[in-house]
Amino acid sequence: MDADALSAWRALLGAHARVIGEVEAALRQSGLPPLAWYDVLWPLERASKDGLRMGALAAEVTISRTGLTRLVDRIEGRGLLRRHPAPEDRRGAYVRITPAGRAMLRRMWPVYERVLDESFAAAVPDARALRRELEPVAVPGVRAAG
Amino acid sequence: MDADALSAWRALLGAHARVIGEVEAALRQSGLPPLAWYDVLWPLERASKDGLRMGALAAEVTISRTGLTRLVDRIEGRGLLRRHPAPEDRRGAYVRITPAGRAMLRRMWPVYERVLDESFAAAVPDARALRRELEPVAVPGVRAAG
DNA sequence: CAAGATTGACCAGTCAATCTTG
DNA sequence: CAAGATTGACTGGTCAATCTTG
Repeated sequence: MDADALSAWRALLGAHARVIGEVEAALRQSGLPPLAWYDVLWPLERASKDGLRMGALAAEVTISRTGLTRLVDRIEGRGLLRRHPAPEDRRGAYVRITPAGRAMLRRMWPVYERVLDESFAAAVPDARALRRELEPVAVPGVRAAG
Repeated sequence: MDADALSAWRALLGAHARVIGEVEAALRQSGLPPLAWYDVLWPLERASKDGLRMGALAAEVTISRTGLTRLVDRIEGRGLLRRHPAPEDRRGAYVRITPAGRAMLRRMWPVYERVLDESFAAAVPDARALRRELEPVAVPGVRAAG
């Protein structure tokens, strides 16, 4: 473990904690749900009309399968998504975003975006370079060019 | 919000989730405590003989003051640190690492380091560049050069 | 018996209120 | 009355076990 890599890792931890903290605070101040709700609703918005199976949704969200069940329970309770029985496999269900869910996304995004602009984008010298550095870490199996 | 910055942010989220997930899994597989314990013990190891006040420790750890109280409770219960009443201010206490705590740090670090090497350092093309990109985000008040 | 998803028991964190001392 | 720290009530997450269907 060389010192540069360790310093970079510490910087990543610090950057993540700071930006996430500010995003959550901004959402709360605006009377909006936490970021996890956005993370669930956004893949549903981009999915086909049928929606997504719980398993597919879990793959998009950094949460356990169990945790996703509870999270979807809460979001469904607010009417922002609905479960629909899967016609071809009666073990599971599809999750679909509702019009109210789409409206919530449209309310959350400006708040999220504003924090990203001010706390993240404004502080990063070269976002394209940052992306090049981090994507190989985010995507398993990819290794840096030798 | 330009597309590059958003992509970089997504890459940061993905990299963080992946590496943290692997670190926690490796620690658990080795029968060791979670990373949060390391985050508490390490500043104590670097502190003076007196240790650190709860407030100073909270500033080092990304957790609320309340959460730190409970976390320190648990770690103290395992004998890895101890609270000592502050002689000059009887409202609070100093927290000091114990020899068992130092031993635990020495057991945790190789596991932590191995994951950082394999999942983070090996995938980052240029750690020094990554650090330069992220430090302004991690440290509030610093802005990118115009 | 394996896979999708949920439920139960439990662990860890937050906010608001409290206790103690400066 | 302000500040350091803790406690109580609650929210949100995980693991192990369960239920249902393929």
